[in-house]
Amino acid sequence: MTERKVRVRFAPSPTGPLHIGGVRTALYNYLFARQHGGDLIFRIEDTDSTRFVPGAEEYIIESFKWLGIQFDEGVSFGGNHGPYRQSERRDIYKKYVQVLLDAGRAYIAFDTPEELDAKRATIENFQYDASTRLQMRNSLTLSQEEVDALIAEGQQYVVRFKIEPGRDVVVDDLIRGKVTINSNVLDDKVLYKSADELPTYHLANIVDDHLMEVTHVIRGEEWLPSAPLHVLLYEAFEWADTMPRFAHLPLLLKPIGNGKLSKRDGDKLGFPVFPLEWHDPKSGEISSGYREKGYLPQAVVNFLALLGWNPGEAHDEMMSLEELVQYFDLGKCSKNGAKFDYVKAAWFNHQYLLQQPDEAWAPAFGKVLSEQGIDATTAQMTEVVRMMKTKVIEYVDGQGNKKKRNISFASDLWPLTKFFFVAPAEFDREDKFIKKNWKEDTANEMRNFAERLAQVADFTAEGLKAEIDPWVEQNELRPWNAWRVCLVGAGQGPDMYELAAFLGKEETLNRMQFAIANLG
RNA sequence: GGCGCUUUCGUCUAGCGGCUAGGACACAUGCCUCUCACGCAUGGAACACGGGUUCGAUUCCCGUAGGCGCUACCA
Repeated sequence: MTERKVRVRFAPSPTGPLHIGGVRTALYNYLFARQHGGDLIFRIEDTDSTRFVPGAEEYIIESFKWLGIQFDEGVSFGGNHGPYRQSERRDIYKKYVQVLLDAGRAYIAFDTPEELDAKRATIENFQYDASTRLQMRNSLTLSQEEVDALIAEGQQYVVRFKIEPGRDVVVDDLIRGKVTINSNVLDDKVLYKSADELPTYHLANIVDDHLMEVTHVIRGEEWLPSAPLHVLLYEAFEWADTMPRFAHLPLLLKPIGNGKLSKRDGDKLGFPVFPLEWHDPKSGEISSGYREKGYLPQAVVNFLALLGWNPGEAHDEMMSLEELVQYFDLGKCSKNGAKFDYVKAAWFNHQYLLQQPDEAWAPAFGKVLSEQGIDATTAQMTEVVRMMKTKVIEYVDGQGNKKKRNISFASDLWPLTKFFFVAPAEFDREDKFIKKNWKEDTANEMRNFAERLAQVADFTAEGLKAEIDPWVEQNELRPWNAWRVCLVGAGQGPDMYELAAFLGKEETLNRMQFAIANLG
């Protein structure tokens, strides 16, 4: 076999928003393609006409655009292996179904869903296979004339794959090694349904991968059990020599408890499971997205790449898309499912947020501020970000515990920066910080301090420091905490000189006066 | 139930027969300090269990237990 150009595909069903697990699968395909100078194909698997959801396809494309994952060909990307939407490939599938039928590797079955249900009810562990197919209504038990007649009168039918019993089928998986399954446990899978003239996933998948010259199938572990069936299909078509290599990725699991990560977990624990916000066209339900939540795409990509794969000691965990392409290795993927750790996801975002220049926060920060009815200039916001971006915010985790974490999103800034824009309206005398730092004679000290501040001509952080530091030392004063009470109203905030400079002389003195009047 | 995959700190993981079992997130403590932080330093924390193979098993093999997946005219 000659060396073929690497070609991989990501092939979602347009049944709703793209799940974060699907994003990771696509990311791994992307990394693998880039690394090998290959192509990444975007195919839409819409063979289940009943589950189609309008808008899903557009949503998926927009998600990848946001994440920076680029496709080389496929739906909306062009290419000469199209069409890339399976619903537009009916004729192709029909032709290949006929190939299997003619070769005696598949047969036509007329059993209705009701009849099958009845079988399942009477026979324990009923499976449509070599042991039972001769008791059913299909082209193996009916004469050619009867079959033709049934089709002619419009009876619905399906085409089933005729599995040869008693064979050990080996799937050579890039991540798991050789996986062997006996064909006895495989059933005669439905390959094609006459009702909508569409194939099922299995047939469409094999035909498309073959025709699109796919060399590697990188997909979730949920497909591992049907991989032997796919191997058998390649053999039946006599395409075994160009059969793609398989790699089945571990699944993404819930952060707490057991089971696969689901949409509900995200809503419950306060992290999104979709890249973009999704508005369900039927129920009107809104599911949160990483983009809207304030995540940077680089952070999402970095975090996701490390869920199930890791470069070992070759590199630290902060990696750009380019570095991921460089270091990614299918053979280094782990085999067991990874619990989704949203605390670490937030940490990644924090890191990328810090890497951004301060002025880059302005759009997101501005949005947060305007929601609070505050109008700030970009210069002001940039200055506030500079002072506050390394602070920590308290939040409540999924189990109701109070926790602290670094500022991870621009939206975290509001509770920590409110005082830059709004003067304290009242003081909580029971507050620990205020109690400790506002004693009986503090009001007098602050009055003196305000008088001294009023004389400062250069009311900048540097100017204040130059004048006030010596004065404080001379008079043996420690006015900062009480001053903080005046300007912030709590034990938080940046360096006091910087804060005062930001507020300006007038506002600073006003706030001090107000505090003196209130706290006495 | 059947079949398959899987099992290292709380979480993500490194390890590919001999290591004080390493890192990251999280957590705790100390230093720094005008508050809260950042930063820096330190610390606690893991090889599921039972048999083999071997001079020697976290590592290889077999069981058991747990976890996950599949078992549709869904993907």
